[in-house]
Amino acid sequence: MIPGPMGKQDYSEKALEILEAAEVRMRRGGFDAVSYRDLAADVGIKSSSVHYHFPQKSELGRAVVERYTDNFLSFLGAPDAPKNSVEDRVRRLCQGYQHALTHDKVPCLCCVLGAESLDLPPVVSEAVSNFFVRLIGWTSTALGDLSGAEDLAKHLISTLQGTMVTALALKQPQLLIDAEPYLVRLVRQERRSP
Amino acid sequence: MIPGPMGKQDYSEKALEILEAAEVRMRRGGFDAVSYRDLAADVGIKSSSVHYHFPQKSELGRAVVERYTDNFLSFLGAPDAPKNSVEDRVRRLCQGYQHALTHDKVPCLCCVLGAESLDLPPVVSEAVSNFFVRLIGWTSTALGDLSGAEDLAKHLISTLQGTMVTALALKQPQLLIDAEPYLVRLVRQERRSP
DNA sequence: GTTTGTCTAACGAACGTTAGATAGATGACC
DNA sequence: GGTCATCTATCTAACGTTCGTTAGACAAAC
Repeated sequence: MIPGPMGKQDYSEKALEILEAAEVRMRRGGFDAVSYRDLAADVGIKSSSVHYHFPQKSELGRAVVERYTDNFLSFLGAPDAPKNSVEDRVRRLCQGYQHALTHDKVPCLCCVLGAESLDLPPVVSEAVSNFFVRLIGWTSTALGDLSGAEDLAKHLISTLQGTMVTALALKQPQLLIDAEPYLVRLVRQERRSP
Repeated sequence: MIPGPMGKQDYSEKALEILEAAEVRMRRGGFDAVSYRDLAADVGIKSSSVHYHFPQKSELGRAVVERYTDNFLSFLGAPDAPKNSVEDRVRRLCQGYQHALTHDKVPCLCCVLGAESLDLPPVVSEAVSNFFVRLIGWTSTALGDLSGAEDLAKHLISTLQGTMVTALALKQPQLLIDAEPYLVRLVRQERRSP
């Protein structure tokens, strides 16, 4: 069984509300910043009822990360759509990160969870790892025919992740905008001289 | 009063033990992953005795971050030592990050705390912000005469921060080694054509 | 005698989790 | 159509654990 968008479960409406609330809290403060009582208040039920939808917190965490991964990749679109140039795709990737911070007002989920990987329940840290694997896969494909595309993809993702942390800590969301030309230029010249 | 290495307090031996233990735990799992009871067990006293050295947890957090900042900058050395080239200094910066992950086996402190900035006690998030300000200052100076040195410094720091998160989540510490040539090359060409 | 550092003991709060009751909807069988 | 059983989703109530924090006693050092 291959995990991914195909494995998307059909959550009930209330379960989706819970996932959404949990994502916001998790992106703000990490895995331990989410409590069943807070989630219950967020969606208007009692904490024991939240356990009805997600019995274990670790499974709730995994569900949040997998849903986030699907949504993020869905936002990016196809990595090999012919109508888009390589530079279009890199810019789209940057937009994904910019959107997370400036629109949602909270950092990328896996930016937060990735940093505390060592302390997460294994099932959650595996989901986080899978986020990066899939995102690097998307980027690698988006870069097209290019030797060392995967290494470059890892570098691009890493840069965006870190820029988000710095932008957050310094309260300078502009940093994520400034990063775009650096990355576009890097990709451009890697394609010229591989 | 200007904060920084000059403000270094003279902690007792036991207080230093506590700071060290707290740093390791904080780097592994974030601010909330540190408990007074765990710290007490780490250094062989009771939790109430830890409160004798650091009455409030937020102040303990601030102390840990400030000590970490001083140590990190101390490791980097002078940013304008004439015997070192600009590229030497960039490599030294990369080594600082590599050392954190491969030697200490835990990520950079401010990589973890920066990601959860929104949920930290203000006194701690200010200390984290100050870490980045000082580190960017060091890097900016290290880059020497160069228009846009500060922007480039922010970009370098951000890249290293993010590479650490990705390296951690994917369990590929090699990523931090691979990042070095990217950064050295970027600096080299920015100095050629500013 | 004051200071320094540790201890025991306890406080109220928050945590994840569970058991069991309850109400409403759904569907099967006569 | 009416009855009964099951399923769904919530509730109240509570369990034991951990948390940061505090009060106050105690011993050694200065």
